[in-house]
Amino acid sequence: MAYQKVKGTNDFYDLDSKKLRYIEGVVTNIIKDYGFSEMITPIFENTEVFVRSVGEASDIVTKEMYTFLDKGERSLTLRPEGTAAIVRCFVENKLFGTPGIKKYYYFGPMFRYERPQKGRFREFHQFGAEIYGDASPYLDAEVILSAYRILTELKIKGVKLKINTIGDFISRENYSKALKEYFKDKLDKLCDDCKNRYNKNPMRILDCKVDSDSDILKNAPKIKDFLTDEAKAYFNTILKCLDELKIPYVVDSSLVRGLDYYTDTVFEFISDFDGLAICAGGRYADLVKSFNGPDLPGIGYAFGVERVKDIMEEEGLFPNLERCVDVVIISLDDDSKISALNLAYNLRKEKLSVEMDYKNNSLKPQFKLSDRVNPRFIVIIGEAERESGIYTVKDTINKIEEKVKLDKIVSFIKGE
RNA sequence: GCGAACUUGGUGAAGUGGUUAACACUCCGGAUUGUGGCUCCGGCAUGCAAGGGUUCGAUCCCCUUAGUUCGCCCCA
Repeated sequence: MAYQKVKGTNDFYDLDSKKLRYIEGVVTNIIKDYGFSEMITPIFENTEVFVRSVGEASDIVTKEMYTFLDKGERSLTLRPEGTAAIVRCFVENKLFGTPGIKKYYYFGPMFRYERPQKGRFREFHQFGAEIYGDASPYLDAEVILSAYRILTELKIKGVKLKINTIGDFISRENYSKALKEYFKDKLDKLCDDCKNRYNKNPMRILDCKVDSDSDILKNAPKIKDFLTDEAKAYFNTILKCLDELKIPYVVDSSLVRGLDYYTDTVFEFISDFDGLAICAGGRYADLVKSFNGPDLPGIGYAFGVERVKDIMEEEGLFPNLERCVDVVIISLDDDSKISALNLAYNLRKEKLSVEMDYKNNSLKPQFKLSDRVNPRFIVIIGEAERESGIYTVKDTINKIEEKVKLDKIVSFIKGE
């Protein structure tokens, strides 16, 4: 009781750590097929990196970051999301210098100071994928497709793809103006947060959960009426791709997302299980430029790994991840322990998983150990075995016991 | 940041304003057994999240703090 983990953090051990690594394995294998390579960036960055990208006025930056001063009085922040660091790395290392589009993925812990609850922790893991270099609706479609593929590969059911476009620069300028005009004389009917949103980013009002049922929101102007022809055509091409590939989706015109860097396409995969987004992303036309890089568009998404794990547990989607022990060696006196050690060493060199007892010389506790790990074979070494060089090997499935010469044990256990 | 419920041993948990805090499992010690996953005997919370208060007396009532879980907000 003396020490406990920090609020909102988790220990992963035994089966939980295996589940996390299982998800990582499946997901990274798929994304590599799509041509992504891994980017490993620091867990912390200069605070400015996140302020610049995520948005000065965003909730993440204003109240959710783990920000601290190091001994050199530098303001550093534990990364609250993945994209900012990827962009920083991309620009800093001039990865735009070689031709072609660039695809990177990351997997690791993120930190946000929030009240922990279902599917949300202060330290949590994200898997994310990012592409820089092209603005093409086919690329948008492929990015969404890759996320969809990950979901299907993980066998996760009951996920809804919501998609929207918040338009290009001109579309959003016009729409923003129209929203301000529309809400101007209705401000007193909105919640306090929305009054703030009115000034900072009126599009956020549409994302408000408090006012979502009111007619004011339902009758508000829709972004789709303000899209430029280019933005409209772009979005329609994406939808056409999804239609052709028979990817189910719903266009949700209220979907605007909380991070400031998004432009044009935004999407979320929502789980029916808990109503939470397990994956979300979108396009960001100006992010690279805002890091003093070239004018290169980007697009990407992130998965909440713990949320994926929750759903997979709920739906029973994990394969058996228990360790499978091939052999338990029972040894009946001190000299036999040495023989057991030696045999274990040689069996493990053959990639066999071996357990033995280091303490007991009697049979019973060693059989107990054996029961717990449920091995395929049990080898018994006692005085008689040591002297004859012929060990007793029990096959626990066929329930037979055989005498096997020491030098034949490996081939016997490996099934000849 | 706001709100609600909860916090009893290694684990799951029962329980009460008043002498020894049920029960089960695990575990530990022992008996028996060169072939087990049994059986038998014995042991295992001086303490009921931490601190303070009310009371003759509190694990049980009150307050504070911490944590857990779940909502709101926001988000992956």
